Amino acid sequence: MNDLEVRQLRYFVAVAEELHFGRAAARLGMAQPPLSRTIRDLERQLGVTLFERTTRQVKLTGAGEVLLRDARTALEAITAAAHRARHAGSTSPRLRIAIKADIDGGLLPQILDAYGTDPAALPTELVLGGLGDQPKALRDGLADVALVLRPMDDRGLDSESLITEPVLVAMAATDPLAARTELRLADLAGRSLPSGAPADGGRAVPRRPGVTRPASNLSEIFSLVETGSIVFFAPASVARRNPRPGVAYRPVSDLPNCTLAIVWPQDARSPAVAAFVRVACTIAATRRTQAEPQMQSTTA
Amino acid sequence: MNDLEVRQLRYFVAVAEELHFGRAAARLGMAQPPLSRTIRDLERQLGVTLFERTTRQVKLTGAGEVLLRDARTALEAITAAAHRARHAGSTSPRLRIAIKADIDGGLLPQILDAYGTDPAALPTELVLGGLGDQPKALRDGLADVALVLRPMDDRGLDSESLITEPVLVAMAATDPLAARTELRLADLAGRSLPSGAPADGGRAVPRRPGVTRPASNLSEIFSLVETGSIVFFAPASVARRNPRPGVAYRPVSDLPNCTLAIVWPQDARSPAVAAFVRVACTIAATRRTQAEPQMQSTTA
DNA sequence: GCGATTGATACCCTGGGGATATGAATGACC
DNA sequence: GGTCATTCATATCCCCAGGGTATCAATCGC
Repeated sequence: MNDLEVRQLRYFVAVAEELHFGRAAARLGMAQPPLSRTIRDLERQLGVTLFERTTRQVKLTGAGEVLLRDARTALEAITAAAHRARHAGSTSPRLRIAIKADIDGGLLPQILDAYGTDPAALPTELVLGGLGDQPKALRDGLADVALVLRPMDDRGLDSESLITEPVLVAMAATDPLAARTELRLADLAGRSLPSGAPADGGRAVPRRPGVTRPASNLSEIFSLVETGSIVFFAPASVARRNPRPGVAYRPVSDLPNCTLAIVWPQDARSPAVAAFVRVACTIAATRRTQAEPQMQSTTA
Repeated sequence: MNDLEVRQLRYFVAVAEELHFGRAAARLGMAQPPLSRTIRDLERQLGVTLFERTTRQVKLTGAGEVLLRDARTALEAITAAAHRARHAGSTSPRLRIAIKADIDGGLLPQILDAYGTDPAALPTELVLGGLGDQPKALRDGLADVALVLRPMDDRGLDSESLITEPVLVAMAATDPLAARTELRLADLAGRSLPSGAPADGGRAVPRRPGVTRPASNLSEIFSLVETGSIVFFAPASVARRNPRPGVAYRPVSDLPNCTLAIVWPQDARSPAVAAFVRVACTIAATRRTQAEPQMQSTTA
């Protein structure tokens, strides 16, 4: 009945991911025997076998899969505890806002301005990138609030939708398809997508290796788009803010709209976070009411 | 940058709860000096002071409060991982349903019957009590799904409302207030509530010590109600199923309705859980449509 | 059947977590 | 204000658990 410890979970996750004791040990920077022993002890302790192992292959049992999932979230919770405590103890508390560059729909400047006047406000700090996984940055305690595109993995998080907009496809202006005014997903079947994490709202689009090195920022992606190497899905606001001569944006009729949402850890109690969320929702609401006539005049 | 370990968090939580190193050490079954040293090391490791301590008093700093909250959820996640893995490895997998006795609104038998016929169903097992905190039982991995009254602490959990019903107050038939047909909360100001965890849907009602020993089950509570020692709030279905000569149920006009909800861990992926939720929602829906005419005929 | 690969076992050794003894600071009380 | 009790911190020792090296054993490819 002794409880699990972080070391055991870390080791278990490593083995579960590598499915190979030697490689897992290498990744952990240790020798293989103590790793094997730790896993064995873990299994004894839980009274459960986690891996079916022969000398030639290692694979997870059902219980192992359950533990893998839970172990990951538990480890996230632990690292989040450390990060948040560290941050809370720092002499200059700040509100850390995680965004993926350029997906904020142009809302962020207004939000920041308005937030600055709020009595509960803290100085803000933008957390860029964060491995492209803002929800994880929140779960790991590296940020206090995030702007992300739905759908996303919202386990442990609360969120509020801000604005919804259509998704356009960006393609080379010279692409034959660019001659058409409207496309369907099927038309794009042959085109490759960025091999990095694309700013497409996390939508699960079939992806195939088109470029060797993952492109991580919009400029890289756009240069690939211009050369016709790839196509790329972007929310309308991103398209509007990135007009480029060689790039054509076209609506895709059967692609659902994407939604920009503000997200924060479910158990956040900080008034600074609450104030930021409130401000963001207000700004988005005014934007929405303004946007409708604008949209019409733009499309007209 | 070494990561936190469970031992450190356990110790920290103990000290944070006791606000006294000696007592915390006793609770942990260890001597005080190593505890002090562990906390000191933890603070060094995080680069944050967690307690303001003099020889006469210990109190949490801001960072300490942040860590306390996060540490609790992290520890819950760890114990949940252990429990779920143990359960998943057991030879007879079961769906563990956490309920507080008698608050299921009479739905449970039907749900269990219908669930039994579902192809994805597992044998079921009722987890009673669970310290009266079903959400915690879910978070700790002691149950797979729960029936609880809203509002409740839903951090990390998903839920679906089943039925909503009014809350009645149960009082001694001899109570002068029982002569009235309808009451307001203010009328009950002088009455005491059960000192145990009351089945009032977790509503934060002011409570004062009326009885020495906490009453944990309905029969105990009802005998106290009959003697006029306490009053007690119960959903209408509980009242309907517990008619007792010495007890009068009266509506309370300014008490909001309570909602029975089905709850499960947010990251549950088990088809058995999904099937149970689906079945429960269906049963509740049919009950709702049946109930409305019934309710009218009952009140008429 | 032989060698290569890979997980398990045997054994040693060091560091860290725990205990005891003691110091130091604060508040209570006369 | 001096004394005592309380309580957290420091000093020191000890032991075991976690890690390393060497080796075995089993499986697969040829």
